[in-house]
Amino acid sequence: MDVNLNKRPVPKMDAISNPCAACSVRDLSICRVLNADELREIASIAANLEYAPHDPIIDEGEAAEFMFNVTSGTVRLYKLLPDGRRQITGFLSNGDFMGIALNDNYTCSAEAVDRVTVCRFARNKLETLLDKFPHLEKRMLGLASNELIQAQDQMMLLGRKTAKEKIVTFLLSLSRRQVEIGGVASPVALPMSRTDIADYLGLTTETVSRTFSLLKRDNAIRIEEGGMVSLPDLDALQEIADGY
Amino acid sequence: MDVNLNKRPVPKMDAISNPCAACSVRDLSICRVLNADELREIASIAANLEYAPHDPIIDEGEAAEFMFNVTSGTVRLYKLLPDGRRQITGFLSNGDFMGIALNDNYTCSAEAVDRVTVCRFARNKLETLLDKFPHLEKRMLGLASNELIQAQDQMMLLGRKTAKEKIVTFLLSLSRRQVEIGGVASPVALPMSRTDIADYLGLTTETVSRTFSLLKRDNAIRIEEGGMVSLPDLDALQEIADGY
DNA sequence: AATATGCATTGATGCAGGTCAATACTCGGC
DNA sequence: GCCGAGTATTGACCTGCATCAATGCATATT
Repeated sequence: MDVNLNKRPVPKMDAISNPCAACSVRDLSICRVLNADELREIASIAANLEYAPHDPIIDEGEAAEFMFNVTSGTVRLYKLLPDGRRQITGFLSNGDFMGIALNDNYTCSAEAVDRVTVCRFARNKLETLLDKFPHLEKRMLGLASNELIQAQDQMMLLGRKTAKEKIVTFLLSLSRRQVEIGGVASPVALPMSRTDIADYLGLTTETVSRTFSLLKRDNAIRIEEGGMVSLPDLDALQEIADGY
Repeated sequence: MDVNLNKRPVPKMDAISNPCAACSVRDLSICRVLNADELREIASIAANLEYAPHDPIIDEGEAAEFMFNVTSGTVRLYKLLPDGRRQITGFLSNGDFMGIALNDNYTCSAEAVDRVTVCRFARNKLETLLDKFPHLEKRMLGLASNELIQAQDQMMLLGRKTAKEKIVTFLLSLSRRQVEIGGVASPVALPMSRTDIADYLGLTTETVSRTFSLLKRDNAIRIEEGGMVSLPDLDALQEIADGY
């Protein structure tokens, strides 16, 4: 028990009786559309879990028993070929929902990139809630639609963009995501390794590294301390990303 | 008026009072989950349209006013870069729904590959029906989930597979699709051009052509008349597709 | 039959990005 | 401050696919 308890601000009653109402990523997540009563109900089926860097979260092929909301940290979703080639299909962070794209089994594996916290739901219980709250199902469909749009963009990137265009597109998408979750457009944090970036963009670590060096040399990006990357001219970068 | 009307078989009452009930792709489409009354209702907001080969169906960026069910033929969905590079994000056929992945505007263009017929819905009217029929919304979410799974596979293909693996994966997916819509696994029809295939797989026409020739030489595929491609050993092809 | 038009195939050559290998960071542990 | 392990960078070289350029082969037109 924390001896300093009485020095901290008293939590609102809400945070005890209705933990989801106090959730810091609620407005980013599927839960945005739920009212106080509904939040209490979803809280009753949610478990808060934590993963250390590199911990596996789900394995492709396993029975898809759970769905997740990422509440902090970064998760990588990926698929493997038998010989070990890896394609990362997405990075998830604050408020992202994991588990729309599944049938009976998971179709991707997921691992923690850094320290990750999630909100885990038994799938059958969450699906019961979806039936009960049509607006939650509608919200889910909206998320699925957004994910499909992103997937189409990623296909364009993988199939038709050059290494330079891929890296710049990636940095800009991180930047936009940071803004979405209430942060700044620049500098952007890069929690994932060069290998992760390579496997996301269909490149090798070496090419990722060389392309970063090239962009640094041209002053298109600047590496700050802590590995943050600052993007001095977003419009110029956007032109590169679009292949002009 | 057709003077031979009385020589033709008398249509069932259903086909007149409830055209959607007689739809040949109903069980493949979102409409599978609708009962007779609901089919009548969706019929009242549907328009049947036809497109000639190469006709544009929707343009990326336009206000997303309509959604579509493909009832026959093949549609290509694609995105362009400013310099003309094209990525085909999918081919749609019998029973496929077009319009899950959109926000206010279309995020992809669509064109008829061959002669195409569609069932067109005004988006706002279809969305009203979604609110009214929760099972239809659920069905839509299921379709979105399947599309996301396919998109992940396509990312693996584009980012990590070789030209040969890409072509074989593509042929197998066409084969599986043919089975899904009630046809045979082999031979498969290829309504789209080499250029379309190239832009779908992140290759050039020349590489597609060379790879077909290679597969022919190795007796992994055989070209039949009418451009059908027969796949004599599906298991062997699957191993190639998976990169063994 | 002769010609045109559009797509597919094949060949010769080039290069972006991959591969292999060495070196340089970075950061935690002591 | 020093060491070790993991990660990133850089260099030298190679290759799979792209590019550029003919040629072949249908179907349509006259």
